[in-house]
Amino acid sequence: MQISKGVEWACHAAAILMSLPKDRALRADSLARYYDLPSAYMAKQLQALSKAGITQSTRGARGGYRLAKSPEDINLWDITTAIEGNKPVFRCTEIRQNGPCRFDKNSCKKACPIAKSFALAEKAFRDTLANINLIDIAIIFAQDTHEEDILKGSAWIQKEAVPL
Amino acid sequence: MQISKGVEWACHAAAILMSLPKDRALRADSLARYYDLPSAYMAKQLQALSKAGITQSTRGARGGYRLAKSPEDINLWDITTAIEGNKPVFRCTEIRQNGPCRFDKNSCKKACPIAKSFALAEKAFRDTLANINLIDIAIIFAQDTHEEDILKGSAWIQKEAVPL
DNA sequence: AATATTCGGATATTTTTTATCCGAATTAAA
DNA sequence: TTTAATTCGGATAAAAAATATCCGAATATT
Repeated sequence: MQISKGVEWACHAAAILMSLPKDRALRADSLARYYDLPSAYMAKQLQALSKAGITQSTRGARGGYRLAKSPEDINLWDITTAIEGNKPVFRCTEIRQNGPCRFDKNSCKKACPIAKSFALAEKAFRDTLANINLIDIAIIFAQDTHEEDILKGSAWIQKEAVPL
Repeated sequence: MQISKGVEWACHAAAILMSLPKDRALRADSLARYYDLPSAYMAKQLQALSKAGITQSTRGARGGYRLAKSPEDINLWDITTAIEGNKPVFRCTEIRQNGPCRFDKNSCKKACPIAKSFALAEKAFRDTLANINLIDIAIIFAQDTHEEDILKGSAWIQKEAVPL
């Protein structure tokens, strides 16, 4: 039961894009180099973000990525599902309907209590992530990070940023 | 991000063991046949439950499994970790420490805000499951299931049960 | 001694995750 | 109009994890 690395990368990429001026974009390659990540695979995650409407991409020369909406409207659950899809974590295979004591169809109208319980847990997980947006991340980040590190980061982003 | 099938099977197996009289056990093979599941793989899950102290096994002729503690002291998180271990779902690979803007060690003393957020979500997930025990499952099951199906199930279990 | 059963490790198969590559589409600039 | 730069989408490959089976050792009963 592991979340794919792509989700971690996508969250960081979205966080990086926050400190990008409104009229600029960052190439997929720049975003990969920022944390020294495999560029081809990072590119795939960014494409998924665009498909989900989280980033907005410009193709061609001087193309790149930027956030498609304001950071407070992008939460961590959005990013997670953009990368992972949103299949349920617990897959109920309805084994109740097999074996010598299998239920008749009428008894299976209600969801299995075990599946129900996991669905509840998943909702708690989902709601927690849905309540944390990029601004929240930025605030914690600003509190926890030395100012020199913050400045170094945004300077690098400025340098790499592509004017539209 | 999927929970393995073994967790589903283990939860059902534990639920089945609830309706077993105190002085009886059920063989791994019986538990597998109850829902028509691959017997060798089900056996693995049961071994994991024993290792975690959820079931108690007796080896040898007339051996089998039964619950090691009372059902209200066995919750769904116990069963989940017995099968899956409890590695965190979100693996923070500390990519902050790589690339041209990598943090110096001092800035990394605090956990990454993204990792923190996922840890919070995982806690919500965990706490939900930890609050649901086998008795809760039995109650919902009893409410949702036709009495004839319940009786059919416990009769089969009686028949298969091994006297200690 | 014979039989029945769990335990633990080894191994095989399938699925998912991780990663790369390339051609097509698109855009800006020369 | 051509060239260069870039994202997009699909194909493919490699690595890791989940799923599944098997077998010998340990253990208990008859």
